[in-house]
Amino acid sequence: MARYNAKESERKWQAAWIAAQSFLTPTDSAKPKCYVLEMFPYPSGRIHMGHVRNYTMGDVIARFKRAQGFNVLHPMGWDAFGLPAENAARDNVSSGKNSGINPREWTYANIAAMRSELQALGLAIDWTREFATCDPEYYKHQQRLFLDFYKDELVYRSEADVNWDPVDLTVLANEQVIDGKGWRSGAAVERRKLSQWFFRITKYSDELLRALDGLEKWPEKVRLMQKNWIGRSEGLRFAFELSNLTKLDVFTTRPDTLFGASFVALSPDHPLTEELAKSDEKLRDFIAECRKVGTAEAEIETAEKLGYDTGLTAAHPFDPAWKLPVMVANFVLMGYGTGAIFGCPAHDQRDWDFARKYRLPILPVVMPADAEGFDVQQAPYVGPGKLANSRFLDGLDVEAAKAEIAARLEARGVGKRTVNYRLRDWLASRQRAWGCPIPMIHCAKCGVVPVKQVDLPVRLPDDLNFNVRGNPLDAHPTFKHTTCPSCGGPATRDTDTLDTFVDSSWYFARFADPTASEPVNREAVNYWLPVDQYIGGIEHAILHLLYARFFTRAMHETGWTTLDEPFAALFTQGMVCHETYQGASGNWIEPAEIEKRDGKAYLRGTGTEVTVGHSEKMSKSKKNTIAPMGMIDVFGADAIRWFMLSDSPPERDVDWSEAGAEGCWKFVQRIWRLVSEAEGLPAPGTKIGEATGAALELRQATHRAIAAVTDDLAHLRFNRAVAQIYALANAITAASGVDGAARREALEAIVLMVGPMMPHLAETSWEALGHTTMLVDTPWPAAIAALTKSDTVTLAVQVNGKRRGEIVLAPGAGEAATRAAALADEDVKRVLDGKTPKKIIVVPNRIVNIVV
RNA sequence: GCGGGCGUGGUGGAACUGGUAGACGCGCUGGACUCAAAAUCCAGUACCGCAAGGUGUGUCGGUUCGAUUCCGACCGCCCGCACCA
Repeated sequence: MARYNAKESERKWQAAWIAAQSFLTPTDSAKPKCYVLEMFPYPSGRIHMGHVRNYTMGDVIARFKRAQGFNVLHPMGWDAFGLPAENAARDNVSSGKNSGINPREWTYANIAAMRSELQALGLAIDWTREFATCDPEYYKHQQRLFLDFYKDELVYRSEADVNWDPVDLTVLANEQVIDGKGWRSGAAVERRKLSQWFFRITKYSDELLRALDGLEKWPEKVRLMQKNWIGRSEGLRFAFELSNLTKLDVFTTRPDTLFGASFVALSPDHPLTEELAKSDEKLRDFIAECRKVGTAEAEIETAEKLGYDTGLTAAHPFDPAWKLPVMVANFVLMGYGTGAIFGCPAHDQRDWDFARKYRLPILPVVMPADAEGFDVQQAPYVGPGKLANSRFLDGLDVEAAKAEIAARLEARGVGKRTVNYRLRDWLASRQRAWGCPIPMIHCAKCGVVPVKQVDLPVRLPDDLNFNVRGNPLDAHPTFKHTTCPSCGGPATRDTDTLDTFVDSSWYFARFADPTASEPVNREAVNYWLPVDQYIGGIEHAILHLLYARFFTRAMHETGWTTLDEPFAALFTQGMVCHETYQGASGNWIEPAEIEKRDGKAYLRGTGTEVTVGHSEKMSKSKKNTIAPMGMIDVFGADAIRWFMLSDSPPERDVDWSEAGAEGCWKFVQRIWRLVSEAEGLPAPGTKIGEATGAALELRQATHRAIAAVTDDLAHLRFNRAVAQIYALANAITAASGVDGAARREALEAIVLMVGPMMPHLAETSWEALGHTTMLVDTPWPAAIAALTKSDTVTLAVQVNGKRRGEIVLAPGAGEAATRAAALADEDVKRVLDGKTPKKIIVVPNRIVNIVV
C-alpha cells in the first residue's frame, strides 16, 4: 500500500467539507447548541505558530462537539483596524513605492492571504459568517451602538489627564499603559489634558467584580487578575478643615488610625495644590520635579519619597486644637480616592518612610497581642491589634474602631463610608485614521451633536494622505467638514477613531447573524450566546476580556441582548516557543541558518559556532520564528496539528522542534499503515460476536481508550487524549493476529478519535476502511461500559507502607476476602516472618496496608 | 514590596477526590530485516547494586496505616500588579 499522501488528502477533504455546507454551517436547532470561538486574529499578513496552536485547539473542540451531536457554531473573522496598516501605508508613502496602497487594500490583501493559510490547516470554520471589523457593514453597527450608549450615558466626553504616547501620537487607556510605557510602542507615556470620549465602565465596577465568582469555567488566574484590576476597597471619605478655612476631602481604608495621624498629604496634581502653586514658585518647582519622577524615571526612583510643606494646617476632626501640617507628597496619586490622604506613620510603610525623612512624629495607636519587639520607631506595624492612645477607641480591635470612627464622623455629617475602585473609565478616543470613526459632530452653536442614525455609517475616506504629521483623518480635505444635524449650520466631525479594543468587544455577538440589519439579531444572539468555549492568549486577561464583559452589559442595558456575560468558559493556551541563536556580535540568527553537530550549534555549512539561548516565545525580534506554512509543506497539516496538541498541557508553553514534528509525521504514517495494511477485516457494519482471549483484550483496550479520550477532550486535556491514542495504536499493533471484527472496531475507533485532531488523515482512513459517508458526518464512538471494566484487579500489598507484594482479585472482592488474599501472599508472608499484624487497612480494589 | 502559580527520569510530561510514582511521546541501548543505509518491527531504559535489597517527586519538618497530592518553614523559577492610602 502506498504511503499516506498528505497534500492530496488535504486538497480533497478541504474541498469536500466546504462543498458539504451542512458540516460547516449550523442548521439543526433541535440539537443543543455549542458556540466555539477562538480570539480572532489581526490580519498581519501571515499566520504564526501561535495562531496554529490556538485555532487547532478550537477546531478540535468544534469537531468533537459536532460529532457528539451538538449544533456547533465555529466562525472566523478579522480584527482588522489598527496601527500596522497605517504604518504600512506610511512606509509606502515615504519610500515612494506603491504610492497607491492604502490601509484598506493592505488589510484586505493580508486577509486573503491569511484566510487561505487557515484553510490549509483544515479548520472546520463556517466561512459564510466571516467579516472584518473594518467593513463599513460592521463598523456602521458599532457606531450605532456608540450612539445608543451615548443616549444612555454609558459614553461621555470629558476633559481629563490622558496618557499620551509620543511615538504612536495617540492617547492610551490606563489598561494600555504598562510600567509607564505604551503597550504597543514601548515609549514613556506623557500626561496631557485633552477632551476625549470615555466609556463609563466604572458604572459596572461592582457587577464586573461580583460576576467573576460565577465564571466558574474561567481560569482562576484570569479571574484574580481582573479582580485586582478592578481593585475594590472599602473605606471612609471625610473632610478636614484647613487653616485657610476651606475643606479637604480625604479617603482612607484605615480610619481607626486617625489618632496616629501626623500629617495630611496632597497629590501634586490635586486642585488645591495647583491653586497654591499659583502664588508659590517653590511649589511650582516641586510639582515639576514630581512630574519628572512620576513618568519617565518611575522605575529608577522607586522608593524616594518627596514632600513639600504648604504652610497650611488641618484640624484633627476630633480635636480642633490639634493641627496637622498639610504637605504635598509625590506618592499620593490624584487618580485614586480623592487625591488626598492623612498619614499615619506608625501603621503604614509609605507614611513611615515619609515621616522619617521629614521628621514627623510616629505615634503607635494599634498594639499587637504580642508586644515583644514592637517598636514603630524601627518599623511600621500593619497587623491586627487593639487600639491605644486613641481616646474613645482605646481597647477596641481594628474593625470595631473603624466602625466607631465612621459612625461618629457620619453622624456629624463630615464623613461617609464609601467603596473605592481602582478601575477607571475607558478612554476610547484614538488620534488614528485606520479605525472606526466616532459618529459625533462638533457645532459651534449646538455643541456636541450625535450623527443621525440614518446617516450611518460615517465612512472612512479611501484617499487618506499619510504623509502628514498627526492624524491623517484630521488633515483630510473633506471628511472633517459637514453640517450640524441639529441647526444645519457648518460643523466639524470628530476626527478621532475608536480604540480597536471596541471592535473586539462585541464581534462574538455579531457572528450569531453577521448579516443582521441591526447591530445584532436578538433572536440569533439569544440562541447562540454566551460563547460556550472561548480560547485565546493569557495576554488578553484584562484588556480585551474586561472590555468585552463591559460591552455585553452595556448592550444589555441598551436593549440589544439579555445577557451579562459573553463567555461561559474561557481557556488560555500557552505560547509556542523556540530556542534562540546568537552570533559572536550578539546578532540574532534564524533557526533555518543553524546546523547542529555533536551537541553544538553552528552556522549552516560553516565551522562558526553560535550561542544557543533559552527557548522563548517566537518573535520577529529574536528571529526564532518558524513559518507554519513551510512546516505544513514538509510534514502536512495533520502532523503540525498533532504536534500542537501533543506532550505539553495546552495551558503551558510548548517548544517547537523539528524532531517533534518529524515524530508526529511518523505517527501519521503509522496510523495509515495500520489502516491500509489491515487484512481480513469484515465489511463495515458487521456485528461483533462474543470475543475471548486476545480479541477481548483488544476490545477492552478500544473501549477504555474511547472512554478516556472522550473524557480528556471534554476537559481540553489534548495531551492526555494524544497519549491514550498512542496506547490504543500500540494495542492494535500487538493484536495483528486477532479476529477481524475486533480489529475493525479498534481501527474505526482510533480513526474516529483522531478525527478532530488530524481530520484529513482520518477522512482518508475512514474511506480506506470501506465507508462511503464522510467521517465528519459520523457520530462520536460510544464506550461500552462492560468492556471498559476488567475482570481482574491487581492490588498492591504494603507492609508498614512499603510495597511488598501484589494480589490479583476479582473486582469488588469484599474486605475479608481481600485481607485473606493479602495475608496468603508468599512475598508478604516472607516479610511478615510470622509476626502478627497490629492493624490491616483494606481499601477495596486499591490497596492493602499491613501494620506490624 | 504585594498577589498568584510552578519545582517529578537524559527530556516533554502522566498519576481521578491521599492508595502500586514515572502512563504516553522524544531520546538512548541492544536485536531483527538489509550488501549497506533509511524506513519499519521487537526488546530494554528512574537511580545505586551481580543479586537479595535499598533510595527516590526542589530542601527541611509535620499530619496520616499510607503523602507527588494536605499543613508549616525555606530555596529556586515564572507570571500579574506596583507608592491604591
